[in-house]
Amino acid sequence: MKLTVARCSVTYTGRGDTMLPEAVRVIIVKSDGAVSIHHDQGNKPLNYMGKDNVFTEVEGEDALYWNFDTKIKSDRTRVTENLQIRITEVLSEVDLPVDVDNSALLRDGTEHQLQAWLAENPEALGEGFTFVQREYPTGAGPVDLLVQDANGTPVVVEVKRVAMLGAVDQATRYISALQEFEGFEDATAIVAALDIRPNTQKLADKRGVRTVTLPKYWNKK
Amino acid sequence: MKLTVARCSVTYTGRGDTMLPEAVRVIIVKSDGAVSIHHDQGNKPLNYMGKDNVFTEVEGEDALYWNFDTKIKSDRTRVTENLQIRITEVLSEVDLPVDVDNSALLRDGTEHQLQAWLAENPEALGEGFTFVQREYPTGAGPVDLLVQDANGTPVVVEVKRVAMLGAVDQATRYISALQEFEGFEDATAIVAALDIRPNTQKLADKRGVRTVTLPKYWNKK
DNA sequence: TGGTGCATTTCGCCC
DNA sequence: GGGCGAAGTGCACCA
Repeated sequence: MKLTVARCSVTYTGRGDTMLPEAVRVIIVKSDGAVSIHHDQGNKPLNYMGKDNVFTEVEGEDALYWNFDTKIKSDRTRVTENLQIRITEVLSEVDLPVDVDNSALLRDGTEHQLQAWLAENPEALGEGFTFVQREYPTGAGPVDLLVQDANGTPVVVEVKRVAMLGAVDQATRYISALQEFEGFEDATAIVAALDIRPNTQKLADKRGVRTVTLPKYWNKK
Repeated sequence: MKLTVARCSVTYTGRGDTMLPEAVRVIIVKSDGAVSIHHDQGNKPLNYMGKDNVFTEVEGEDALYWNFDTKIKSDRTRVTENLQIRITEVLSEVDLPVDVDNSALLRDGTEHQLQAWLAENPEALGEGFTFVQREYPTGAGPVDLLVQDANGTPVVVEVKRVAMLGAVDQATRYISALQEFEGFEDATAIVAALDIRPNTQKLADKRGVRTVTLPKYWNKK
């Protein structure tokens, strides 16, 4: 991986167009070709480019030009992109072998885990609730979780970490799709999330979608 | 900004939990406190933490421990986070002053630009279409664009760069909200985007929402 | 390989 | 400052 601290200006054209005036920035070029340009604030790069690009270096009069161009692929749907870095002064350059983390990093506390936990603990949704299936197909996308209430009525559960308006839309969409099938005429929906936004609550009320706020420390013990 | 190449293992607990085994990685610590840990692939960091954290360094037996803990804020809604980096070997360390880009980078080709262009060129939506208003409020969120068709019927336009299922949901939501008002009983909706996904098209057809695929080079000329 | 939806999303805008 | 939605989204999963 090559880490360069340099005074540079940057232009990007492609999916959008951006221009950065001259300043001291950090340029990271990884061995898979991915490039990102950072300033001294925040975690997101100012500019970047994915791994599928062709690198060319041009030595100009009083500056060095690094060009990154998207490969022309047989797939012609893709937009052509160009990232050009004009380097006027290199303050530091380090090129060292850095490992690649092949093993996916262990992750926990994601929506998927929430879903798994709810599958094991359906009573958190209400008394008498029982698990039916995860990722139940509807024709309008898979339902996160399908359960039954105490009366045996099917209940669609949309699980989110943070529920916004779209979560209610999803729940509504699944219900409409399911109600066309036999045995699902009375199906209802629940949006279950750690955090349900006020407007989302309002919309859910209006649509007759129930909401369940999950406990913050749902998985700690 | 401090750039460190080091052999290290990493644990993070907070919004989720992750663990990274020992390997050579790059650690970036910016002057605002933001930390990110990179491996030699892709643009996204493996682990990271925002700027509001407290840094402590502990020298252990055969390793150096860098701890980043979220500040305890008066705002108690926030989750406590901890990022711990166990460093067993430092291969390179650079600490140089890097600038901050205060001026927002010029951006183009965004949804907002598309919206502005459509406001100027409503005929791109269909013959006889005329502009009424941008960001028209509905009570279920603002409509990107409100236009009239050749008959003077109001048409809600949801503008997207890439339209997925949610775009149709939004359009439907706006229409329902608007139809309660006088003069909007016959209101219809259009999803306008550079790219409309197949399933999205299907859902739009089913809901009676029209779609318009915008030309790829809408702004070039 | 393309479609679909999550993300420790982050970021910016508007109320 | 909180809520809400876009992102040059990236990324992983699944068909």
